[in-house]
Amino acid sequence: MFKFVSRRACGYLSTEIRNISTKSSLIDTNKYLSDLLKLGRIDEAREVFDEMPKRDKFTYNTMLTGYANSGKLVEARRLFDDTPTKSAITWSSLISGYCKMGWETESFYLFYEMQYEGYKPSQFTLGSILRLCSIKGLFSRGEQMHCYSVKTSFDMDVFVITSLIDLYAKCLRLVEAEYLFRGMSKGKNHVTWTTMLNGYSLNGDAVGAIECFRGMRAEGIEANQYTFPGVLAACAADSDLGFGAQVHSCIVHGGFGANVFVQSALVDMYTKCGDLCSARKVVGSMEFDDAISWNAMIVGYVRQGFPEKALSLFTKMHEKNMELDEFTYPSVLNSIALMKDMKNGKCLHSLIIKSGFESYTLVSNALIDMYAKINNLDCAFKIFNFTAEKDVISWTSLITGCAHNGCHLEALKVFCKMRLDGTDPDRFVSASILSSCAELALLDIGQQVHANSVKTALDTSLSVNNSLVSLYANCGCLEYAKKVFNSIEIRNVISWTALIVGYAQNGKGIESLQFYEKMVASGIKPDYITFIGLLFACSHGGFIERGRYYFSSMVKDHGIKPGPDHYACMIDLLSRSGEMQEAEDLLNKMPVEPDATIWKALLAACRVHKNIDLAKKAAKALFELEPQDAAPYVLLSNIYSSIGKWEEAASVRRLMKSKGVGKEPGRSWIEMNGKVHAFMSEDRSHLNAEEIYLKVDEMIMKIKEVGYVPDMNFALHDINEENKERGLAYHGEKLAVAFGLLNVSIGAPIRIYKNIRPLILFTAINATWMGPFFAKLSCCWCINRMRFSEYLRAWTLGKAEVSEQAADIFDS
DNA sequence: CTAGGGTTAG
Repeated sequence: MFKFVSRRACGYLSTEIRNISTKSSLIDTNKYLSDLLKLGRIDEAREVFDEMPKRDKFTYNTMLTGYANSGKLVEARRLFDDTPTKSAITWSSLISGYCKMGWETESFYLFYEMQYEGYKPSQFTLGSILRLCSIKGLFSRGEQMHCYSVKTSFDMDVFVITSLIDLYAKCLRLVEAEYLFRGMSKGKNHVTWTTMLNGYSLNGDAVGAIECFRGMRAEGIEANQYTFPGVLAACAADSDLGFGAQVHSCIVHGGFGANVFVQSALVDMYTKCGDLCSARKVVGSMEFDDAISWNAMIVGYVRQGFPEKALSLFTKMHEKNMELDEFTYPSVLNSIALMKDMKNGKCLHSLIIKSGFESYTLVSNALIDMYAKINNLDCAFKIFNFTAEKDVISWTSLITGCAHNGCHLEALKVFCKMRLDGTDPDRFVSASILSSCAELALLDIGQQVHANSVKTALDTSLSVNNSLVSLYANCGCLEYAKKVFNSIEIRNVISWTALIVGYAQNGKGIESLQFYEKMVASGIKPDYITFIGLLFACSHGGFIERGRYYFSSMVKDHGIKPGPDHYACMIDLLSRSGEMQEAEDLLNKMPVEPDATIWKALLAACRVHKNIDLAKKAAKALFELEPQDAAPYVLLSNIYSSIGKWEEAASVRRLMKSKGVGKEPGRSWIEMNGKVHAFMSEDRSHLNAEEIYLKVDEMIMKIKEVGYVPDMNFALHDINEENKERGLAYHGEKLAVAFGLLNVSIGAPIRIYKNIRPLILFTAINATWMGPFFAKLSCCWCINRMRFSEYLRAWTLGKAEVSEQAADIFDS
């Protein structure tokens, strides 16, 4: 059909073309050629061009531009070579085509060749090259071109300056962009304003973008379909619904309400501001069903917590036979992930395969994410392995997916593979891997990621910084945690909570509570997690009154319903403080079934307060909840032995043995120059064992001089006093400390890792006098659930050597 | 005859 029409048109044309004899009819034909090209009818244009008996330089340049603009660079190049009389414009037209396609090598070579052949680049040439630098993020090249424009005085041209502003803004150099923009006292046009506005938006400066929009209107410059999406994005980022609605009215008045770009930006703005109703209205008012706006609507529903609505909107799109694009699936997959709807997930997956969208990286990334979030890591890995063109988001989805399922070591492995694969981490994956490092207390690997983020300027990202606060706090480096926290310009509730939890974990309960008060004073509202940190601080600091106060305040003042974690902290606080009755009452009052953490807290308190009845109850619950956990058996047995009931203690141990529950032997380890040195209780396998034992004896002597009394309650069996004391003295962590004192230089921190409960990492500064140092040992805090074997595997991943002793201990 | 700005995903 199309072919027929085009033939007829050409037949008609060729008679016209044959009549070209005068100069004016050549101009008309050139114009006709240009019009055809503007309509994208390139084949017809080519026939016209071929039939023309006479051509001038305009004819050649027009045809060349036509090829260049439609991406037919081979044809453009051929025509360029055939052009009898070339001019700077001919060169610029060709260069423009190469720049548009993003062919940097070819573009820059042509730019060089043009000058070599004696043609002078114009502001047009510079504009094209600058655009290339902007889309490709070639910052240094762009700076060179800026210098070139200054040298050739093209830096006064509004097109060139606008391109430069765009370049600097896209390369995240907002200050430079602003400088150029401000320097243009006059002559800013609507494109310049729009470029600057979008620059602010892109760089996350929503207020700047809105101010820019105001400035533009004050100068009487009309906004258009390019301007509105930018300012709407800023309203969305700032949740400024009021201003967004005002912009909407400008759009209607300006007659841009029917533009799909503007409409989808409106939908996006309304959904991000939480006004789903207005968003729906915009979608409903549209003349054509535009997939982009529907996508934005689906995203809005997901974001506002209506995944079912998102799914039903998708079903509607499908029923209407709307043309879905690669953005539709990620949004709807998100809703599936939220609902943990495996059945619909699989349906959607097969639909994706059927429609051929699985080859889109964007879609497979979303599939990885969805499968990971519905706790099917196997499928996530499968999709990942089948993804042909992996980008940093593919890796991120898998890494966060592993972390989401608690497989932090797996996350670390994938991260290492990603680095080997040559993919540079961005702020998302850095934040994610830092959280995993924090979870595993892998300080040195975390610090490597930190160093890398400083190098690549990712340390300006809030989520990266929040993860860093957690990492350092979790590894006992409070001073670093505080330093990172102070460096954050705009903190959110997560930044504060990371600090509050971190200080609480490190036994700095008072500071932790002070941070909370500061946070509230600065106008940030606490959330569910903040209260876990607060109550944790209270329970570990023994602040019973404060704890009671916060526990009631979270419901009363902040409307947060306490979850199992809050109850666990409260029961821990009450029982530790000896308020066993109140703890038991709270336990019975809980609306949810108490989980293992709560029972363990109670059991541990029973150990201190020697409450046998409650201990039996707690242990019984734990035997059912976590049958393979040795801890309740050991604790119960220890309670019996602490009150002299040796027979009962032994029977619990027999029960444990008969159930086949094994107690993981306690180990402590320390890293030195890329090696792991591990110690068990009374462990003599280390090469320098003799020296280490001498050091322990020296330590014990010195601290006894300053009043240290070993706490015999914590010895495990009914052995005689002397042996008990010896067992305590040669505890793995004391051996590790002695090793640290012998090998870590004075003033440097000694970091010790432990595998058993309380699962600890503790830090001490290597001081010559060890008194305060041992005081630290007796108040170390539980920070993570890392197991020794996992740690070793992590360490091998970091390509460090594992010491032979450590490996032997591990194998035994 | 050649040049500049925009929406949806982790």
